[in-house]
Amino acid sequence: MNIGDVSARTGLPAKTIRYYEDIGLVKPLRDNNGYRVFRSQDVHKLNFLGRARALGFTIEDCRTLMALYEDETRASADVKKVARAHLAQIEAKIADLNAMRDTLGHLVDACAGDDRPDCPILQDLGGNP
Amino acid sequence: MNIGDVSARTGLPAKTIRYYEDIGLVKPLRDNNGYRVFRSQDVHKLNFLGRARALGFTIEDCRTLMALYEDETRASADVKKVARAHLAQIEAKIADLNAMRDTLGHLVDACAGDDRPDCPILQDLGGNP
DNA sequence: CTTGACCTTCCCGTGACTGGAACCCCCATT
DNA sequence: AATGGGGGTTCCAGTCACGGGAAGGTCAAG
Repeated sequence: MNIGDVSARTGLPAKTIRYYEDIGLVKPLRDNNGYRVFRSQDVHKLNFLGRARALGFTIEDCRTLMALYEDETRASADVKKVARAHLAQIEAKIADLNAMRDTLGHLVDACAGDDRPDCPILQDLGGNP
Repeated sequence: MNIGDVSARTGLPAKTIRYYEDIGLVKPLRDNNGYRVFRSQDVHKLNFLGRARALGFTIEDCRTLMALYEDETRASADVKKVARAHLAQIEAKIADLNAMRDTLGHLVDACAGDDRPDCPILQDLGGNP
């Protein structure tokens, strides 16, 4: 299978697939003409990577998770550890964003949004309590 | 005032302040020895930028907001527009992250986290429904 | 034989900084 | 006068996970 087909099948852009090869996440074969040739196991890996990335795992996490996936003797504790660390990061980010949303939401609500210059948003940014 | 003092006063790293000068957000004077000299209005601007960045505004948004801040004839509608667009982005990101958290949370809960290899997290990433 | 859709590599750009090297400046102490 | 330390300066490279685009090779159809 060529990269275009794999892209269609996995939903990953061809650029991304090439990048994943570059950094050693997937190792397709090569045809005589230099084209990449993907086996079904490569497609499977790429789907795995796509799902892991969609859950927000970093590339390095993906590498770790792939290694665990392929290690039949893994301990699920190792997987869970990676996932829980990532979950904690997600939750931290959600908390940050919620704080921003609250502050910004109040400011937006307080702003008249008309053609006059008075603006609580700018007042807040300018340091007015 | 030198950059170290400004850094202490604004909480922004000196590197960041230099970067902000680089991209034209702030224009400190220069002493004979080449040192940057910050006036109180520069410090004020930097505080403004720090607060805007803390609310997650992009640098380009900050540039826009600063311009509005300094424009006495602004319409608050223009400020509100920028803020609302950013708020929408924040909310979209929160929604994404909440979805990730929910999925990942369930998977983590379902994972035994022991020394056996069976792992619902990897099963899900591997494409098992 | 040509067209057009693929494929290849390579290099640059993204956003908002951060780290580090190499060097200058000023003040205080020995 | 030399030295040491704590400022400051510039510039270059790296981050993360790609995306855009150029320049060129390959393949199947008309």
